[in-house]
Amino acid sequence: MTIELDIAGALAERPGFLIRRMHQIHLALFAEECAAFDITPVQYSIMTVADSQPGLDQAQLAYEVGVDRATLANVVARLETKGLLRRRPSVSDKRVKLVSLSSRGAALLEKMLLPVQRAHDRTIAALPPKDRETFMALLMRLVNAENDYGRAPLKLG
Amino acid sequence: MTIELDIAGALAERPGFLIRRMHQIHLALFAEECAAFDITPVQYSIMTVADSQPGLDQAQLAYEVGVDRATLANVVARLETKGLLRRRPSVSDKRVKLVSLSSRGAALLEKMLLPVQRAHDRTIAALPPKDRETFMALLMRLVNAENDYGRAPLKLG
DNA sequence: AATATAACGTACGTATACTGACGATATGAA
DNA sequence: TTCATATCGTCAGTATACGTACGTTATATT
Repeated sequence: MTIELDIAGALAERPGFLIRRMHQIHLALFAEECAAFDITPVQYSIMTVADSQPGLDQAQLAYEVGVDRATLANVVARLETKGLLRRRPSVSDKRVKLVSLSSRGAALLEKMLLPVQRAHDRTIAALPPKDRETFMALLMRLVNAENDYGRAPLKLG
Repeated sequence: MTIELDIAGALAERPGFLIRRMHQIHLALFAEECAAFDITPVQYSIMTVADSQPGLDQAQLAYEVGVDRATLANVVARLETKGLLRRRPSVSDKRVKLVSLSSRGAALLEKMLLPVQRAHDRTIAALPPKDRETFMALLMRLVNAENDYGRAPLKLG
């Protein structure tokens, strides 16, 4: 007689599957809270970094936000078209473009503060407060430990 | 004197940001482990469900995998082109196409079993075993609680 | 039986996300 | 100074991911 082993595990018990679903859930919550602004989480993240660290070039900005250069250039171009960001060439290095937030971008950032906060809160709201802290601590630990994965290689080899 | 409050929190302390990074990390680990097969996590998930529940239509399959109908149709079309899946029209309902795994698909699924397992294991490997269980339990709880978000509405309104 | 409603698959548009390649520019070592 | 190497921004290609809309087909209501 044979015992049927579920070696791979059910879909809903795999870390990767659950993380993808969580990502989708957060995107939906963010979209719901920020529907009035037509801004995505990544766009908001870029604007945040452009605000706190004005004048970064695109590669540095990509590293801070955690996307590759090509993706960042796409998103930044969209935000520039909307008048929320500005790009200007560097004088000391003709390769780079320095990114900074426009006044319209800064104003939008302020208006979005609370909705964004709500989206993040709702993402983990189903857990009791104590478990939320635990979850966030573990999440930070994981991301910090494997931070080099899933990001465009900054150094070519 | 003023105390500067970091109201929104640093990027790396927001659930949504960390979840997006975790997703990227898992995608990278999966790609690394499964480089020989040219299959993505979502493609693998679809093949898994097509294997365990053969003959589902695309909408049901989309629900099981956790993507919307349009996305699923895209991925399934690619897998069909590769000869890993088959679609056949239903006789009882002319609207639907029933999806099932081909023998080549089943064989590939077997070959990928261990690499996929490794990718999932590595995704949470940075945590000590006890914390892994905690993390997975909290993750499952969150996804189950908000499972209706981030998925194409199955019922039109 | 006629009609409204709903579900299926699909197409289009948009956004993230990454790889690989490219020309332009900077910087290191010979 | 020359030359190899590295980095910057960009482009092309591919893959998820979703909203919306559409025609086709089922089902429920009247």
